[in-house]
Amino acid sequence: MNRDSDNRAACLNCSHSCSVKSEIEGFYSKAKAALDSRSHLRNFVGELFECLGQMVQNGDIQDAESLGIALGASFDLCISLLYTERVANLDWLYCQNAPPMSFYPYLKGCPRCGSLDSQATIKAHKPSSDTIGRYTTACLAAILCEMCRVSRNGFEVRVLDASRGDVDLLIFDAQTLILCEVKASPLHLLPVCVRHSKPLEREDGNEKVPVESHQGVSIADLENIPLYLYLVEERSFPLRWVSDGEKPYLMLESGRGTEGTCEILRAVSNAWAKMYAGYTSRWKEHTQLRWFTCGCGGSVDDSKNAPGLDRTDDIKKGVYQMLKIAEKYRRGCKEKRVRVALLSNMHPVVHYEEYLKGFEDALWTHEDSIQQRMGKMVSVDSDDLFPFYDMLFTLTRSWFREERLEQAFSLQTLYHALGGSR
DNA sequence: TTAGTGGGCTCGCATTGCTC
DNA sequence: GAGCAATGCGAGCCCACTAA
Repeated sequence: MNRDSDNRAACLNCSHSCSVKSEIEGFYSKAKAALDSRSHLRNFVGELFECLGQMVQNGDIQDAESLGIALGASFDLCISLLYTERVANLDWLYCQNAPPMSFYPYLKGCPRCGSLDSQATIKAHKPSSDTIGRYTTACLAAILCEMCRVSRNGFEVRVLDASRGDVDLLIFDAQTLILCEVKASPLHLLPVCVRHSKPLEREDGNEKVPVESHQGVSIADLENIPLYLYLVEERSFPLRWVSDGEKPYLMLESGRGTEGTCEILRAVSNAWAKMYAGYTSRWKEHTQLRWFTCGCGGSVDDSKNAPGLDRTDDIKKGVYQMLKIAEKYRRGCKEKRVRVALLSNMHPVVHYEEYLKGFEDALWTHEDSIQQRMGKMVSVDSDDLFPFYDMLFTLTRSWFREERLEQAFSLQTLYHALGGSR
């Protein structure tokens, strides 16, 4: 994307000299177009959206809600691909079941059997927290960017990739600048796996004995052996190394171009939909899938690593962040062009009612904005009343405080843009 | 009684900004 | 420019509470 040809962020073109203008200029100049880096992610998300269009048009996706589930699955597929950047030779998990396979797991459980017996100790290969934050922001930005392109809503997406700062993402058009906080976390991670032609053996004195299941093993020569992305229920998708930059990376070998990618997306979406239903029902449904999901609890993954925006700490931090940037930048903009939004891959399924519902129609102001008091009545200019957030945008469900934002970013709009008729 | 859940807290890591 | 403190973030541990 050629930055020079882009629209300027809305509030930077105004004639006022607000106190926050120079800081917003700073955000804008530091931000990268969402697709400036990671061109393979850009291309892959583009292919996924082509597939989503096909799935909408042939009836695999029948409404906006189902589209949200396919988008949630797409996010996790993209994150899983970025996680493959960290794959290394040590601490794979060997599973003896036929066919014997080894996995590079992200949870403390076997990606094929689910929960492990308590004796097994396996290293989970989750990247460090700052890396996860970069990955989730990059994936969400790439998906949002494609949403804007397909929906033709006129908005542009920029990423602030520094790990420090109050704002993670900018979304803007000629009228409005949306300052965004991203708090995202996957529901299901697809690990890398290798298939073994025969059960692994190890030296025990002078004889060879089978390697026990769920033991840690090393896998040599990763560049020259077939690697796969593993999906539950014995599905796996071949990966290939790509060397078009500084460091080789893994991408899906889709085989038949977009059609191959669509098959993968259909399989991942189907599995993801069951996990989402399981999570939403608090595992009264699809119980057997629980141990394959992030934040599943027990010894596999801490229950607080909940997907999307469902970690209570994140909701609290996120809402405070909204207040902070709204108080400073939304209030500081004289032309009232700044908005604030909390972004995630998945809405807080479990905690929305208790933690967020009460803010749906809430407004706040400052004491010194009160113009007149008449007994218990006070009058405040509506420009001085602020919502807790203008948009709580997630791929599965969103909440908007303005019709214009809803028109631009709702699942319903995207569903119609992809050819849906409901 | 036990397993699951959520709050409070610390830790490690990365980055930024200040001081010398 | 080096060293250090402050900050932001996610992971993970401990503990109290609760429901089965």
